[in-house]
Amino acid sequence: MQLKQRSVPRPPSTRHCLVVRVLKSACNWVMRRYLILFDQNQSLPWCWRGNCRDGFIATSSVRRTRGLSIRGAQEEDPPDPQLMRLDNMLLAEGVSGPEKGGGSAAAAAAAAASGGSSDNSIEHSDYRAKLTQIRQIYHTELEKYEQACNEFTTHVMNLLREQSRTRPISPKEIERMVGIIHRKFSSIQMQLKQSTCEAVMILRSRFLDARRKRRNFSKQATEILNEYFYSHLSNPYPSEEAKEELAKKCSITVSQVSNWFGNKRIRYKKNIGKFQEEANLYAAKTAVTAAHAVAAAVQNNQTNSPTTPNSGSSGSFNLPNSGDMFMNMQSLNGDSYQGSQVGANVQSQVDTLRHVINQTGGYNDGLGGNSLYSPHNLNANGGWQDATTPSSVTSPTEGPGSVHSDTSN
DNA sequence: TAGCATGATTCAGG
DNA sequence: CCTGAATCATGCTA
Repeated sequence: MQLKQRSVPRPPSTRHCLVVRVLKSACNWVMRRYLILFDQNQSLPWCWRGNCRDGFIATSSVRRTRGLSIRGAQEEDPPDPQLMRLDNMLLAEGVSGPEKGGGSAAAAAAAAASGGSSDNSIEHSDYRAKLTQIRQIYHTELEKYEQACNEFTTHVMNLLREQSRTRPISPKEIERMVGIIHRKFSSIQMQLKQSTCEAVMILRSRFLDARRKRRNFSKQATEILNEYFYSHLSNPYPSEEAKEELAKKCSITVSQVSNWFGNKRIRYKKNIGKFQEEANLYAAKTAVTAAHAVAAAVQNNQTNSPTTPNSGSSGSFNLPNSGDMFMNMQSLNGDSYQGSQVGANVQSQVDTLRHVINQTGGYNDGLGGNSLYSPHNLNANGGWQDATTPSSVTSPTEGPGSVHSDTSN
């Protein structure tokens, strides 16, 4: 009899432990997936580095797992307030329940935190994308756990049925076993929910803390800003309109444009020598642009109506029509822009181009001399000279929607 | 990983 | 309120 009893499959409780171990590792695997999700495109924010990041798995998750392997089945009360909190949060964040299209409170908060303007749509969509990924992982894992729970229950039921041939097993016992299994799985599901909540919280904190999410602007954006800066070197203070235009072109916020110009002015002033090369680079670039514009304008002038005020293809600040260089041009060719708008435009662009070519041809390296963007714009005090004759006033080439150097200073 | 680059923030001054 | 200056925090690269 005893021998026969020993040949009976291992008691369900031992099997439970085995399954729980497997599921424990599954839980950690889920956590790792969340970590990968955060680490995919960029490194983790500072608060995630070091201990915090390790702690994510090493402390909370494992500690909880340890607890449930022994006590979970007996001590858990069905209406768990913790579980309810988790469910509510997941629902509020749009992770569980019907998909909200990312319109969670967190997304709104993220939008509000970064200025509330619409120009953070990139970050917003990024947030939504991450949230969707979390949602997907959550649902996949939840489904897996439910499936595993059902399979395991069926398996245990079969085992008990087999056992019932050798010993009497009451329906109550079967019910109890099923209850234990379900409680085990639900506690594991709770871990999944907790992990998901933590992932959402991390995501929120990342998007709410603007300072920690610094990212370099795109190359194109930097080029646009630099072009403006160097073509307005005598007065690199863009007006609100100009800032808005630049912000739009660069896909950044107006305050980011302001920051950029603030930093640029200071860093330029601090180390003019270092920026000389960059300045000349943009001068050459501007010259090429001007050449193309001149060619286009000449052609346009020949073929089209002469009443079209044209200062460039899209953004007037790309052309040297309102900047430093152009102001110099006008001082040299003070009366050259008399006449029609187009005539003036073409004339000034031709002059600009001529000037640029002359300058680049006779480029004199170093700080002094007559390099194209020599620091002559800075006055003796180290500040920019007053824009008493702002380009917007002197420039005949600017169209109505032109972005031009501001007059605010 | 150190050092530099760069975007953001803070604070004082006008 | 805007700006310059200093500083912080993060990104990038050798």
